[in-house]
Amino acid sequence: MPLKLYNSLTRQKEVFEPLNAPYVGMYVCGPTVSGESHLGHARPFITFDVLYRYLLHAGYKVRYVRNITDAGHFEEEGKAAEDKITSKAILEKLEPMELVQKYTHLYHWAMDQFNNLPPSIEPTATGHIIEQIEMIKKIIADGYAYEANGSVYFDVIKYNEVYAKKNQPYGILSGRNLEDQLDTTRELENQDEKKNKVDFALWKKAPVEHIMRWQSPWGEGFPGWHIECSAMATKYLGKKFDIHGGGMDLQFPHHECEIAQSTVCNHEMPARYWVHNNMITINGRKMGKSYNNVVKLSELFDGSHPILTQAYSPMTVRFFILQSQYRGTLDFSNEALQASEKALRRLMDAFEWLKAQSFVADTMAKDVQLDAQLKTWVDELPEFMEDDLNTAKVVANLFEMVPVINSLKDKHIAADAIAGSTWQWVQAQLIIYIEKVLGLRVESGANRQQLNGVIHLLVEIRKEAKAKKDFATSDKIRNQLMEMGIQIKDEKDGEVSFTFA
RNA sequence: GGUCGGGUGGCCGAGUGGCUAGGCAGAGCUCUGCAAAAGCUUCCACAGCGGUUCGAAUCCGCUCUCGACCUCCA
Repeated sequence: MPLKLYNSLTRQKEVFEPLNAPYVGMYVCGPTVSGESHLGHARPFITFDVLYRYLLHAGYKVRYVRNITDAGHFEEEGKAAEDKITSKAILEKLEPMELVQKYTHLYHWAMDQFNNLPPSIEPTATGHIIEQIEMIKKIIADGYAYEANGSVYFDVIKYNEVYAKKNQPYGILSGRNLEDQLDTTRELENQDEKKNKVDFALWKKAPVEHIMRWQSPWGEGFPGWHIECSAMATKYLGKKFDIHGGGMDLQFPHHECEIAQSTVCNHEMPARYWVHNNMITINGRKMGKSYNNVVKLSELFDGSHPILTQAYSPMTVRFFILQSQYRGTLDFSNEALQASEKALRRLMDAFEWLKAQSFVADTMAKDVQLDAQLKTWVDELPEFMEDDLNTAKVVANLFEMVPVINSLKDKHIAADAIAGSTWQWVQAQLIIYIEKVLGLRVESGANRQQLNGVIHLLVEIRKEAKAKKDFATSDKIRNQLMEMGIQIKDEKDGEVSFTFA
């Protein structure tokens, strides 16, 4: 069964065929590190991490490039721009690299918390100024860009005239036509520099107060907002590569402009499959700075944002995102996150138990029907993934198996109800799908080993108390551990297990 | 205003023209010293109005309604 992905370019699900199998090139637009990442940012990075993981699982050799945008306007959050310009002392002045460093670290920390695999290459915009300038020079030389007062603009009208005839008009990705845009595009500053208001900047002349600036053939300035991705994608993935991903809000203008730039430079549509994840909403609205409804990841993890009734762990958030298909909006609420938290715990408890079992292959199934059902649930996992990464269905099937696993554990079903070979298959596949593909892991705090030892000791004391019918003591241990978020469970066979809330 | 996408049970979310995911919450039962956990059972649905069809939540039309993009944006 082949993998099918929804291609925004063609507006349909398409069978994924790499240009040079088994190699796959994938570019995903990374963060702008001028501020801290929020919940909304988590979605693309987790979505494309799962795609990356699935491609690896499918045997492809993937080069996954995810950039860091560290060039542009830089203002520390909450500080007014005037402060930076007026302050004289160097340490009081905004040092862009300091911010870049700070937020890059925070971003990497968050990615790690989410158990996102690091990309193969993580290029920075500031590290590729030369490539960007070269690209701009090429576009000018080909006649699709012009200089105006120290800035360089892309000539969208001309591009459209030429490439519309080649069935690649400007607007091909976002489904817009240029005439509409000419009517609706808002007025921006320095509009008069442009030949036309739909033109976009490749290079901007730096005003005096602009801190980040580089020398260029057009004077001191900084790159436009779209050229970095074109330059870095071309450099590391070639003129044409397989997958270009990002959030839906980047489709226009960002990706549209990338297509135009890259096509002029490389004479090819840069990517074959354009994959866009939908937004995370909060009370039905997209989470974004302009709506003032942003929950930063660090706030999410420690519960410090006023909208949050509690903290949510990174795996809870990851699982929350995986419970929906990436192309739909996903609505955030405390209720929804709490549901995910509980569900994930139930899933992982069952999974961890199953993982620790050893099954013998040579027993026959007494319950043939259940045996077959279990196999079906497992067999459907790849089918769901291949259907445009329907992780929601994958998760649903995992939950179908949870009661069966727990029934085996609690001896509600006999050990030989299901064939040993089936259990081995289920076990192996769940390890692949839960850990490798979905990237879920059991979260552990610091000093977990010591903590476990302490709990085991308390569990022993409680056992002894119970044996002596000293329920006051046994309940005290259980209840106080519960208050600390550690749950004691008396198993059927007299053993005791515990989980961390 | 232009372009596009939605409206599914208390909440979050899959979904196919007929067999009505899954999670959380609720109810009942089993197990249990009690509790929790676990298992079993169960309630609650497809925005509205028409139409196509033997049959539609799923196709078509209209209405209402929400949102996204058009500006940096995941």
